[in-house]
Amino acid sequence: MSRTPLHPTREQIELPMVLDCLSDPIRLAIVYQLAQQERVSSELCCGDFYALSGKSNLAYHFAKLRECGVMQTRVAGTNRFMRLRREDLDTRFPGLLDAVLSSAAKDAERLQLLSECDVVEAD
Amino acid sequence: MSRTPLHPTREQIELPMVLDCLSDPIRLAIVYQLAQQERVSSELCCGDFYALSGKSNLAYHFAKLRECGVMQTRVAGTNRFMRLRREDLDTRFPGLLDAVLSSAAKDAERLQLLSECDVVEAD
DNA sequence: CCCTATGTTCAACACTTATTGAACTATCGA
DNA sequence: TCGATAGTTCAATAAGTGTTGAACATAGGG
Repeated sequence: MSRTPLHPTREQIELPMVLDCLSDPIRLAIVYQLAQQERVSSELCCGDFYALSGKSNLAYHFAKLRECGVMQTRVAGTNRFMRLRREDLDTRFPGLLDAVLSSAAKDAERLQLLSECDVVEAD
Repeated sequence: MSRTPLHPTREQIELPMVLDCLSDPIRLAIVYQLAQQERVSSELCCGDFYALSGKSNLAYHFAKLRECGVMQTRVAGTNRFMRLRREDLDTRFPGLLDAVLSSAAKDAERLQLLSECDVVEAD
């Protein structure tokens, strides 16, 4: 447990690793859900993803997403709050994340992404 | 050998499979090289990629790129001419290919992509 | 017709990956 | 302090991946 997990610096983020991260259906769903949460500027914690898989499997995917620089984890008490590293990704790979997210949105059903109905809409 | 290999239809192209394809450094280099060739509207054949890996390994990656709908192979005599399925990809996943290609171009050295010096520039 | 060039297919291998459940750690609240 | 909650870590497993070399298929040129 303990201290804040390791994250790569912006410059250390590699394109193939990011693409590989996003190519897994569960991780793509996690990223998609984080992206929707971005709009209401709050973070999500592990438990918000139980619909996708079991705890330990999620921890495995979270670790991968962190190591590849796709998301960031902030430890707060017994929770881990996660958010996309959008600014870093957009700087490093302009347009990539948005293209992936909008492509995923188009295929939301086929990809079995949780739709926006469980996300609180802002205004 | 024989008849034209199978390719998925446009609608059968899946986002995770495409991302997975592009996440392998050799396949990314192949796609990058095909994209540069696009500009001079000619095709490339297997032998043009020997710098990346051996024959049989390339055939493996070509098969994957074909199965995932990223590129198309046209049989002509003893050669196989290949090109990106840009129109299909752009329709299915708008902006994705370009974002990947320009991100790759930014990191060309790090990714060990062959630079444009071996590609004929069209003015 | 034979020889060569082009590219695929196959079997084998070492390696990585995703998934599971059980054990563990740490924090919070009663 | 005790118990519940949140999440990680570990070991085991099953399946997939990339790489290699050898064998194969096909077409073209002498």
